[in-house]
Amino acid sequence: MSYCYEYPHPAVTTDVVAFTVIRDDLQVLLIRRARPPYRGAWALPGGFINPDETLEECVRRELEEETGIDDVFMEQLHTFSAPDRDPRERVITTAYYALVPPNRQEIRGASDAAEARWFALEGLPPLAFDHAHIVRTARARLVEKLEDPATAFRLVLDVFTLSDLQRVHEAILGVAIDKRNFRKKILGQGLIEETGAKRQCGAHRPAMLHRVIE
Amino acid sequence: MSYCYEYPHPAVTTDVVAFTVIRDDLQVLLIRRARPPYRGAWALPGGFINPDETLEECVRRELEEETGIDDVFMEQLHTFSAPDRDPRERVITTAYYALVPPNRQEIRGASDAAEARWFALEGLPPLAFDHAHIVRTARARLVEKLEDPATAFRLVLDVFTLSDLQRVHEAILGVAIDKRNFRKKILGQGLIEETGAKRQCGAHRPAMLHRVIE
DNA sequence: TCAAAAGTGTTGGCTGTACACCCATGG
DNA sequence: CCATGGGTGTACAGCCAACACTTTTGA
Repeated sequence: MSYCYEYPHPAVTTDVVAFTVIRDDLQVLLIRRARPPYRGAWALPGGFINPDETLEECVRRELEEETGIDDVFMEQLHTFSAPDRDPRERVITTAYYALVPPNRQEIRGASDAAEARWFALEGLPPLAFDHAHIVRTARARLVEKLEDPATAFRLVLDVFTLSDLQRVHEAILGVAIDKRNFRKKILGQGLIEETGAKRQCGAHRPAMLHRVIE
Repeated sequence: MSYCYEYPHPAVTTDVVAFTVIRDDLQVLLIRRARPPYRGAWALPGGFINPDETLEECVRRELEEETGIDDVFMEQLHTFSAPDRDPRERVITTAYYALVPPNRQEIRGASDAAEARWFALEGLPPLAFDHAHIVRTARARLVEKLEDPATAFRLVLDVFTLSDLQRVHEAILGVAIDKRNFRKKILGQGLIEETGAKRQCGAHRPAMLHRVIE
Protein backbone atom coordinates (compact mmCIF):
# COMPACT_ATOMS: atom_id res chain seq x y z
CA MET A 1 0.00 0.00 0.00
CA SER A 2 2.79 2.39 -0.85
CA TYR A 3 1.28 4.47 -3.66
CA CYS A 4 -0.72 7.30 -2.14
CA TYR A 5 -2.61 10.19 -3.71
CA GLU A 6 -4.54 13.19 -2.48
CA TYR A 7 -7.62 12.12 -4.41
CA PRO A 8 -8.89 8.66 -5.30
CA HIS A 9 -7.40 7.24 -8.52
CA PRO A 10 -9.02 4.43 -10.46
CA ALA A 11 -6.97 1.49 -11.65
CA VAL A 12 -6.42 1.49 -15.40
CA THR A 13 -6.21 -1.61 -17.56
CA THR A 14 -6.24 -2.52 -21.23
CA ASP A 15 -8.04 -5.40 -22.90
CA VAL A 16 -7.75 -6.62 -26.44
CA VAL A 17 -10.20 -8.27 -28.78
CA ALA A 18 -7.89 -10.12 -31.17
CA PHE A 19 -9.65 -11.23 -34.33
CA THR A 20 -8.57 -13.77 -36.87
CA VAL A 21 -10.27 -15.75 -39.62
CA ILE A 22 -9.86 -19.51 -39.45
CA ARG A 23 -11.46 -21.52 -42.21
CA ASP A 24 -14.71 -19.63 -42.76
CA ASP A 25 -15.12 -18.27 -39.26
CA LEU A 26 -14.29 -15.03 -37.53
CA GLN A 27 -12.61 -16.00 -34.28
CA VAL A 28 -11.64 -14.20 -31.08
CA LEU A 29 -8.74 -14.94 -28.78
CA LEU A 30 -9.65 -15.66 -25.15
CA ILE A 31 -7.65 -16.66 -22.11
CA ARG A 32 -8.71 -18.66 -19.11
CA ARG A 33 -8.02 -16.58 -16.01
CA ALA A 34 -5.38 -18.05 -13.70
CA ARG A 35 -6.30 -15.74 -10.78
CA PRO A 36 -9.35 -14.29 -9.08
CA PRO A 37 -11.65 -12.61 -9.68
CA TYR A 38 -13.39 -14.85 -12.23
CA ARG A 39 -10.63 -17.41 -11.79
CA GLY A 40 -11.08 -20.17 -14.35
CA ALA A 41 -13.44 -18.06 -16.47
CA TRP A 42 -12.73 -17.07 -20.06
CA ALA A 43 -11.80 -13.43 -20.60
CA LEU A 44 -10.06 -11.07 -22.97
CA PRO A 45 -6.28 -10.79 -22.69
CA GLY A 46 -5.26 -7.63 -20.84
CA GLY A 47 -3.99 -6.18 -17.62
CA PHE A 48 -2.88 -3.20 -15.58
CA ILE A 49 -0.91 -0.33 -17.04
CA ASN A 50 2.60 0.48 -15.87
CA PRO A 51 3.54 4.06 -14.94
CA ASP A 52 5.87 4.57 -17.87
CA GLU A 53 3.96 3.02 -20.76
CA THR A 54 1.18 4.21 -23.04
CA LEU A 55 -2.08 2.30 -23.29
CA GLU A 56 -0.99 0.84 -26.61
CA GLU A 57 2.33 -0.30 -25.17
CA CYS A 58 0.42 -1.84 -22.29
CA VAL A 59 -1.99 -3.77 -24.46
CA ARG A 60 0.79 -5.08 -26.71
CA ARG A 61 2.78 -6.19 -23.68
CA GLU A 62 -0.19 -7.94 -22.10
CA LEU A 63 -1.14 -9.68 -25.34
CA GLU A 64 2.40 -10.93 -25.77
CA GLU A 65 2.72 -12.04 -22.12
CA GLU A 66 -0.54 -13.90 -22.00
CA THR A 67 -0.78 -15.38 -25.47
CA GLY A 68 2.60 -14.98 -27.19
CA ILE A 69 1.18 -12.88 -30.02
CA ASP A 70 3.11 -9.77 -30.95
CA ASP A 71 3.60 -7.36 -33.83
CA VAL A 72 0.03 -7.30 -35.08
CA PHE A 73 -2.16 -4.41 -36.19
CA MET A 74 -4.03 -2.81 -33.33
CA GLU A 75 -6.34 0.14 -32.90
CA GLN A 76 -8.06 1.66 -29.90
CA LEU A 77 -11.72 0.72 -29.60
CA HIS A 78 -13.36 2.35 -26.58
CA THR A 79 -12.81 3.00 -22.90
CA PHE A 80 -15.24 1.29 -20.54
CA SER A 81 -15.85 2.87 -17.17
CA ALA A 82 -18.93 1.52 -15.37
CA PRO A 83 -17.95 2.01 -11.70
CA ASP A 84 -18.81 -1.57 -10.74
CA ARG A 85 -17.37 -3.37 -13.74
CA ASP A 86 -14.64 -4.95 -11.58
CA PRO A 87 -15.47 -6.37 -8.13
CA ARG A 88 -12.02 -5.59 -6.68
CA GLU A 89 -11.84 -1.85 -7.06
CA ARG A 90 -12.69 0.89 -9.52
CA VAL A 91 -11.11 -0.19 -12.82
CA ILE A 92 -11.34 1.69 -16.07
CA THR A 93 -10.31 -0.29 -19.12
CA THR A 94 -9.34 0.85 -22.58
CA ALA A 95 -10.14 -1.83 -25.11
CA TYR A 96 -8.27 -2.36 -28.38
CA TYR A 97 -8.98 -4.65 -31.27
CA ALA A 98 -6.21 -6.52 -33.06
CA LEU A 99 -6.10 -8.16 -36.49
CA VAL A 100 -4.09 -11.38 -36.55
CA PRO A 101 -3.04 -12.89 -39.88
CA PRO A 102 -2.90 -16.68 -40.28
CA ASN A 103 0.87 -16.91 -39.74
CA ARG A 104 0.54 -15.37 -36.28
CA GLN A 105 -2.27 -17.52 -34.98
CA GLU A 106 0.05 -19.72 -32.89
CA ILE A 107 -0.68 -19.06 -29.23
CA ARG A 108 0.40 -20.27 -25.81
CA GLY A 109 -1.24 -19.49 -22.48
CA ALA A 110 1.22 -17.91 -20.04
CA SER A 111 1.50 -15.34 -17.26
CA ASP A 112 -1.99 -14.67 -15.86
CA ALA A 113 -3.51 -16.94 -18.50
CA ALA A 114 -3.96 -20.60 -17.63
CA GLU A 115 -4.83 -21.28 -21.26
CA ALA A 116 -5.39 -19.37 -24.49
CA ARG A 117 -7.70 -20.38 -27.32
CA TRP A 118 -9.38 -19.09 -30.45
CA PHE A 119 -13.20 -19.17 -30.32
CA ALA A 120 -15.64 -18.69 -33.15
CA LEU A 121 -17.62 -15.53 -32.50
CA GLU A 122 -20.87 -17.41 -32.58
CA GLY A 123 -20.55 -19.72 -29.61
CA LEU A 124 -18.34 -17.87 -27.17
CA PRO A 125 -18.32 -19.16 -23.60
CA PRO A 126 -19.59 -16.89 -20.80
CA LEU A 127 -17.03 -14.14 -20.30
CA ALA A 128 -15.67 -12.42 -17.20
CA PHE A 129 -16.40 -8.77 -16.33
CA ASP A 130 -18.12 -6.81 -19.11
CA HIS A 131 -16.05 -8.57 -21.74
CA ALA A 132 -19.04 -9.86 -23.69
CA HIS A 133 -20.08 -6.25 -24.17
CA ILE A 134 -16.57 -5.30 -25.28
CA VAL A 135 -16.53 -8.12 -27.83
CA ARG A 136 -19.86 -6.95 -29.29
CA THR A 137 -18.54 -3.42 -29.57
CA ALA A 138 -15.38 -4.67 -31.28
CA ARG A 139 -17.32 -6.78 -33.75
CA ALA A 140 -19.45 -3.79 -34.75
CA ARG A 141 -16.32 -1.70 -35.21
CA LEU A 142 -14.66 -4.38 -37.31
CA VAL A 143 -17.64 -4.44 -39.65
CA GLU A 144 -17.34 -0.66 -40.10
CA LYS A 145 -13.59 -0.86 -40.58
CA LEU A 146 -13.97 -3.40 -43.34
CA GLU A 147 -14.88 -0.50 -45.64
CA ASP A 148 -11.20 0.38 -45.53
CA PRO A 149 -9.56 -2.14 -47.88
CA ALA A 150 -6.48 -2.21 -45.63
CA THR A 151 -8.47 -3.98 -42.94
CA ALA A 152 -8.97 -7.22 -44.83
CA PHE A 153 -5.33 -7.22 -46.01
CA ARG A 154 -4.32 -7.37 -42.33
CA LEU A 155 -6.16 -10.66 -41.90
CA VAL A 156 -4.45 -12.53 -44.75
CA LEU A 157 -0.85 -13.45 -45.44
CA ASP A 158 1.45 -11.10 -47.38
CA VAL A 159 0.75 -13.25 -50.41
CA PHE A 160 -2.83 -14.34 -50.81
CA THR A 161 -5.49 -15.42 -53.27
CA LEU A 162 -8.61 -13.43 -54.01
CA SER A 163 -10.57 -16.28 -52.45
CA ASP A 164 -8.61 -15.84 -49.23
CA LEU A 165 -9.59 -12.19 -49.20
CA GLN A 166 -13.20 -12.95 -49.99
CA ARG A 167 -13.36 -15.46 -47.16
CA VAL A 168 -12.22 -12.73 -44.76
CA HIS A 169 -14.95 -10.39 -45.93
CA GLU A 170 -17.58 -13.10 -45.71
CA ALA A 171 -16.50 -14.21 -42.25
CA ILE A 172 -16.68 -10.66 -40.90
CA LEU A 173 -19.93 -9.68 -42.55
CA GLY A 174 -21.53 -13.09 -42.10
CA VAL A 175 -22.96 -13.06 -45.61
CA ALA A 176 -22.09 -14.65 -48.93
CA ILE A 177 -20.57 -12.30 -51.52
CA ASP A 178 -20.79 -12.70 -55.29
CA LYS A 179 -17.39 -13.78 -56.56
CA ARG A 180 -17.37 -11.75 -59.77
CA ASN A 181 -18.51 -8.55 -58.11
CA PHE A 182 -15.99 -9.00 -55.31
CA ARG A 183 -13.08 -9.49 -57.68
CA LYS A 184 -14.12 -6.58 -59.87
CA LYS A 185 -14.29 -4.29 -56.87
CA ILE A 186 -10.99 -5.39 -55.33
CA LEU A 187 -9.07 -5.30 -58.60
CA GLY A 188 -10.66 -1.96 -59.45
CA GLN A 189 -9.09 -0.44 -56.34
CA GLY A 190 -5.68 -0.94 -57.88
CA LEU A 191 -4.17 -1.82 -54.51
CA ILE A 192 -2.95 -5.32 -55.25
CA GLU A 193 -0.95 -7.01 -58.00
CA GLU A 194 -0.31 -10.57 -59.10
CA THR A 195 2.92 -12.09 -57.85
CA GLY A 196 3.12 -14.34 -60.90
CA ALA A 197 3.06 -17.46 -58.73
CA LYS A 198 0.08 -19.71 -58.17
CA ARG A 199 -1.04 -21.70 -55.19
CA GLN A 200 -2.09 -25.28 -55.55
CA CYS A 201 -4.10 -26.82 -52.75
CA GLY A 202 -6.59 -29.57 -53.35
CA ALA A 203 -7.89 -31.25 -56.46
CA HIS A 204 -8.72 -28.17 -58.49
CA ARG A 205 -7.35 -25.33 -60.52
CA PRO A 206 -4.49 -23.42 -58.82
CA ALA A 207 -5.17 -19.84 -57.73
CA MET A 208 -3.20 -16.74 -58.72
CA LEU A 209 -1.32 -15.27 -55.77
CA HIS A 210 -1.50 -11.53 -55.11
CA ARG A 211 0.27 -9.04 -52.90
CA VAL A 212 -0.48 -5.50 -51.76
CA ILE A 213 1.34 -2.99 -54.02
CA GLU A 214 4.36 -1.25 -52.37
CA MET B 1 -2.47 11.90 0.75
CA SER B 2 -5.11 9.54 2.03
CA TYR B 3 -5.86 7.30 -0.97
CA CYS B 4 -3.31 4.50 -1.11
CA TYR B 5 -2.92 1.54 -3.45
CA GLU B 6 -0.63 -1.44 -3.74
CA TYR B 7 0.38 -0.45 -7.27
CA PRO B 8 0.70 2.95 -8.89
CA HIS B 9 -2.56 4.30 -10.32
CA PRO B 10 -2.70 7.01 -12.95
CA ALA B 11 -5.03 9.95 -12.54
CA VAL B 12 -7.96 9.82 -14.96
CA THR B 13 -9.60 12.85 -16.54
CA THR B 14 -12.02 13.63 -19.31
CA ASP B 15 -11.85 16.44 -21.85
CA VAL B 16 -14.45 17.54 -24.32
CA VAL B 17 -14.21 19.07 -27.76
CA ALA B 18 -17.55 20.89 -28.04
CA PHE B 19 -18.38 21.87 -31.61
CA THR B 20 -20.90 24.34 -32.85
CA VAL B 21 -21.50 26.21 -36.08
CA ILE B 22 -21.75 29.98 -35.81
CA ARG B 23 -22.44 31.87 -39.00
CA ASP B 24 -20.35 29.94 -41.52
CA ASP B 25 -17.69 28.68 -39.15
CA LEU B 26 -17.13 25.51 -37.20
CA GLN B 27 -16.21 26.60 -33.70
CA VAL B 28 -14.76 24.91 -30.62
CA LEU B 29 -15.39 25.77 -26.98
CA LEU B 30 -12.29 26.59 -24.94
CA ILE B 31 -11.75 27.72 -21.37
CA ARG B 32 -8.96 29.81 -19.91
CA ARG B 33 -7.40 27.84 -17.09
CA ALA B 34 -7.82 29.42 -13.65
CA ARG B 35 -5.15 27.19 -12.05
CA PRO B 36 -1.74 25.77 -12.75
CA PRO B 37 -0.42 24.03 -14.68
CA TYR B 38 -0.86 26.14 -17.81
CA ARG B 39 -2.64 28.76 -15.73
CA GLY B 40 -4.04 31.43 -18.02
CA ALA B 41 -3.69 29.24 -21.11
CA TRP B 42 -6.62 28.13 -23.25
CA ALA B 43 -7.60 24.49 -22.92
CA LEU B 44 -10.46 22.07 -23.44
CA PRO B 45 -13.08 21.85 -20.70
CA GLY B 46 -12.55 18.78 -18.53
CA GLY B 47 -11.32 17.43 -15.24
CA PHE B 48 -10.75 14.55 -12.88
CA ILE B 49 -13.16 11.66 -12.55
CA ASN B 50 -14.98 10.94 -9.31
CA PRO B 51 -14.99 7.40 -7.87
CA ASP B 52 -18.68 6.82 -8.48
CA GLU B 53 -19.23 8.25 -11.95
CA THR B 54 -18.67 6.94 -15.46
CA LEU B 55 -16.45 8.81 -17.89
CA GLU B 56 -19.49 10.17 -19.67
CA GLU B 57 -21.01 11.41 -16.42
CA CYS B 58 -17.68 13.02 -15.60
CA VAL B 59 -17.36 14.83 -18.90
CA ARG B 60 -20.95 16.10 -18.74
CA ARG B 61 -20.41 17.34 -15.20
CA GLU B 62 -17.18 19.12 -16.08
CA LEU B 63 -18.64 20.73 -19.16
CA GLU B 64 -21.57 22.02 -17.15
CA GLU B 65 -19.40 23.24 -14.27
CA GLU B 66 -16.89 25.06 -16.43
CA THR B 67 -19.06 26.43 -19.22
CA GLY B 68 -22.73 26.01 -18.21
CA ILE B 69 -23.53 23.80 -21.20
CA ASP B 70 -25.55 20.69 -20.49
CA ASP B 71 -27.81 18.20 -22.21
CA VAL B 72 -26.00 18.04 -25.54
CA PHE B 73 -25.10 15.09 -27.74
CA MET B 74 -21.77 13.55 -26.81
CA GLU B 75 -19.73 10.59 -27.95
CA GLN B 76 -16.44 9.13 -26.84
CA LEU B 77 -13.52 10.04 -29.09
CA HIS B 78 -10.27 8.49 -27.89
CA THR B 79 -8.20 7.97 -24.77
CA PHE B 80 -4.83 9.73 -24.70
CA SER B 81 -2.11 8.26 -22.56
CA ALA B 82 1.36 9.63 -23.31
CA PRO B 83 3.09 9.27 -19.93
CA ASP B 84 4.35 12.85 -19.90
CA ARG B 85 1.24 14.58 -21.22
CA ASP B 86 0.63 16.28 -17.85
CA PRO B 87 3.53 17.79 -15.88
CA ARG B 88 1.92 17.10 -12.48
CA GLU B 89 1.59 13.35 -12.52
CA ARG B 90 0.62 10.53 -14.81
CA VAL B 91 -2.77 11.53 -16.24
CA ILE B 92 -4.75 9.52 -18.75
CA THR B 93 -7.58 11.42 -20.39
CA THR B 94 -10.60 10.18 -22.27
CA ALA B 95 -11.72 12.77 -24.78
CA TYR B 96 -15.31 13.21 -25.97
CA TYR B 97 -16.74 15.39 -28.66
CA ALA B 98 -20.02 17.25 -28.20
CA LEU B 99 -22.42 18.78 -30.72
CA VAL B 100 -23.99 22.02 -29.52
CA PRO B 101 -27.01 23.44 -31.34
CA PRO B 102 -27.43 27.21 -31.67
CA ASN B 103 -29.88 27.51 -28.76
CA ARG B 104 -27.29 26.07 -26.34
CA GLN B 105 -24.35 28.22 -27.33
CA GLU B 106 -24.71 30.53 -24.31
CA ILE B 107 -21.72 29.98 -22.06
CA ARG B 108 -20.25 31.32 -18.84
CA GLY B 109 -16.79 30.62 -17.44
CA ALA B 110 -16.95 29.15 -13.94
CA SER B 111 -15.26 26.67 -11.60
CA ASP B 112 -11.73 26.01 -12.89
CA ALA B 113 -12.42 28.18 -15.94
CA ALA B 114 -11.53 31.86 -15.71
CA GLU B 115 -13.31 32.41 -19.01
CA ALA B 116 -15.05 30.38 -21.71
CA ARG B 117 -15.22 31.26 -25.39
CA TRP B 118 -16.07 29.87 -28.80
CA PHE B 119 -13.13 29.89 -31.25
CA ALA B 120 -13.22 29.28 -34.98
CA LEU B 121 -11.29 26.10 -35.72
CA GLU B 122 -8.95 27.94 -38.03
CA GLY B 123 -7.21 30.33 -35.70
CA LEU B 124 -7.20 28.61 -32.32
CA PRO B 125 -4.84 30.04 -29.70
CA PRO B 126 -2.00 27.83 -28.40
CA LEU B 127 -3.54 25.12 -26.23
CA ALA B 128 -2.45 23.53 -22.96
CA PHE B 129 -1.27 19.91 -22.68
CA ASP B 130 -1.84 17.84 -25.84
CA HIS B 131 -5.17 19.53 -26.46
CA ALA B 132 -4.27 20.72 -29.96
CA HIS B 133 -3.78 17.08 -30.88
CA ILE B 134 -7.11 16.14 -29.33
CA VAL B 135 -8.88 18.87 -31.28
CA ARG B 136 -7.36 17.62 -34.55
CA THR B 137 -8.50 14.09 -33.76
CA ALA B 138 -12.00 15.33 -32.96
CA ARG B 139 -12.23 17.33 -36.15
CA ALA B 140 -11.29 14.30 -38.22
CA ARG B 141 -13.90 12.22 -36.40
CA LEU B 142 -16.57 14.85 -36.95
CA VAL B 143 -15.93 14.81 -40.70
CA GLU B 144 -16.39 11.02 -40.70
CA LYS B 145 -19.50 11.25 -38.55
CA LEU B 146 -21.10 13.69 -40.94
CA GLU B 147 -21.91 10.72 -43.16
CA ASP B 148 -24.56 9.88 -40.58
CA PRO B 149 -27.40 12.33 -41.30
CA ALA B 150 -28.18 12.52 -37.57
CA THR B 151 -24.91 14.36 -36.97
CA ALA B 152 -25.86 17.53 -38.82
CA PHE B 153 -29.33 17.52 -37.24
CA ARG B 154 -27.64 17.81 -33.84
CA LEU B 155 -26.02 21.08 -34.86
CA VAL B 156 -29.20 22.89 -35.88
CA LEU B 157 -32.36 23.84 -34.01
CA ASP B 158 -35.33 21.46 -33.82
CA VAL B 159 -36.88 23.49 -36.59
CA PHE B 160 -34.50 24.52 -39.34
CA THR B 161 -34.20 25.48 -42.98
CA LEU B 162 -32.35 23.45 -45.58
CA SER B 163 -29.89 26.32 -45.82
CA ASP B 164 -29.17 26.02 -42.09
CA LEU B 165 -28.40 22.36 -42.60
CA GLN B 166 -26.26 23.04 -45.64
CA ARG B 167 -24.26 25.65 -43.73
CA VAL B 168 -23.47 23.01 -41.10
CA HIS B 169 -22.20 20.60 -43.73
CA GLU B 170 -20.13 23.28 -45.42
CA ALA B 171 -18.63 24.50 -42.15
CA ILE B 172 -17.54 21.01 -41.16
CA LEU B 173 -16.22 19.95 -44.54
CA GLY B 174 -14.78 23.34 -45.38
CA VAL B 175 -16.06 23.20 -48.94
CA ALA B 176 -18.97 24.68 -50.86
CA ILE B 177 -21.80 22.27 -51.69
CA ASP B 178 -24.17 22.55 -54.64
CA LYS B 179 -27.56 23.62 -53.36
CA ARG B 180 -29.68 21.47 -55.66
CA ASN B 181 -27.67 18.31 -55.08
CA PHE B 182 -27.69 18.90 -51.34
CA ARG B 183 -31.45 19.35 -51.16
CA LYS B 184 -32.09 16.37 -53.38
CA LYS B 185 -29.93 14.15 -51.19
CA ILE B 186 -31.36 15.35 -47.88
CA LEU B 187 -34.98 15.18 -49.01
CA GLY B 188 -34.33 11.80 -50.60
CA GLN B 189 -33.39 10.40 -47.19
CA GLY B 190 -36.98 10.89 -46.06
CA LEU B 191 -35.85 11.88 -42.57
CA ILE B 192 -37.29 15.38 -42.42
CA GLU B 193 -40.62 17.01 -43.15
CA GLU B 194 -41.90 20.52 -43.64
CA THR B 195 -43.46 22.13 -40.59
CA GLY B 196 -45.65 24.28 -42.80
CA ALA B 197 -44.22 27.46 -41.35
CA LYS B 198 -41.66 29.70 -43.01
CA ARG B 199 -38.85 31.77 -41.62
CA GLN B 200 -38.33 35.33 -42.70
CA CYS B 201 -34.99 36.94 -42.03
CA GLY B 202 -33.61 39.66 -44.20
CA ALA B 203 -34.73 41.20 -47.43
CA HIS B 204 -35.40 38.07 -49.41
CA ARG B 205 -37.71 35.15 -49.90
CA PRO B 206 -38.69 33.31 -46.67
CA ALA B 207 -37.47 29.73 -46.24
CA MET B 208 -39.57 26.66 -45.51
CA LEU B 209 -38.95 25.31 -42.02
CA HIS B 210 -38.32 21.59 -41.53
CA ARG B 211 -38.15 19.21 -38.62
CA VAL B 212 -36.79 15.69 -38.18
CA ILE B 213 -39.59 13.14 -38.54
CA GLU B 214 -40.68 11.47 -35.22
C1' DT C 1 -35.94 48.02 -59.43
C1' DC C 2 -32.30 46.02 -56.97
C1' DA C 3 -30.03 42.95 -53.78
C1' DA C 4 -30.19 38.70 -51.44
C1' DA C 5 -31.32 34.20 -50.33
C1' DA C 6 -34.93 30.42 -51.59
C1' DG C 7 -36.32 27.19 -54.61
C1' DT C 8 -36.24 23.97 -58.70
C1' DG C 9 -34.53 19.28 -63.11
C1' DT C 10 -31.83 17.11 -66.31
C1' DT C 11 -27.83 14.69 -67.93
C1' DG C 12 -23.75 11.72 -67.85
C1' DG C 13 -20.58 8.95 -65.40
C1' DC C 14 -19.62 5.82 -61.92
C1' DT C 15 -20.69 2.18 -58.66
C1' DG C 16 -22.96 -1.71 -57.01
C1' DT C 17 -25.76 -5.82 -57.92
C1' DA C 18 -27.73 -9.70 -60.11
C1' DC C 19 -26.71 -13.55 -62.64
C1' DA C 20 -24.20 -18.71 -65.32
C1' DC C 21 -20.71 -20.92 -67.41
C1' DC C 22 -15.97 -22.80 -68.55
C1' DC C 23 -11.12 -23.95 -66.64
C1' DA C 24 -7.47 -26.53 -64.35
C1' DT C 25 -6.34 -29.96 -61.39
C1' DG C 26 -6.12 -34.49 -58.47
C1' DG C 27 -8.21 -38.52 -57.42
C1' DC D 1 -14.80 -38.56 -65.81
C1' DC D 2 -16.02 -36.39 -61.79
C1' DA D 3 -15.65 -33.30 -57.93
C1' DT D 4 -13.73 -29.02 -56.44
C1' DG D 5 -12.67 -24.43 -56.25
C1' DG D 6 -10.63 -20.72 -59.81
C1' DG D 7 -11.67 -17.53 -63.12
C1' DT D 8 -14.54 -14.53 -66.28
C1' DG D 9 -18.65 -10.29 -68.59
C1' DT D 10 -22.93 -8.00 -69.25
C1' DA D 11 -27.03 -5.35 -68.15
C1' DC D 12 -29.80 -2.61 -65.15
C1' DA D 13 -30.48 0.49 -61.25
C1' DG D 14 -29.24 3.92 -58.02
C1' DC D 15 -26.12 7.57 -56.67
C1' DC D 16 -23.37 11.57 -57.30
C1' DA D 17 -21.66 15.71 -59.66
C1' DA D 18 -22.10 19.36 -62.84
C1' DC D 19 -24.76 23.05 -64.16
C1' DA D 20 -28.55 28.31 -64.46
C1' DC D 21 -32.53 30.47 -63.92
C1' DT D 22 -36.93 32.05 -61.50
C1' DT D 23 -39.26 33.45 -57.04
C1' DT D 24 -40.07 36.15 -53.02
C1' DT D 25 -39.15 39.60 -50.14
C1' DG D 26 -37.45 44.32 -47.93
C1' DA D 27 -35.16 48.33 -48.84
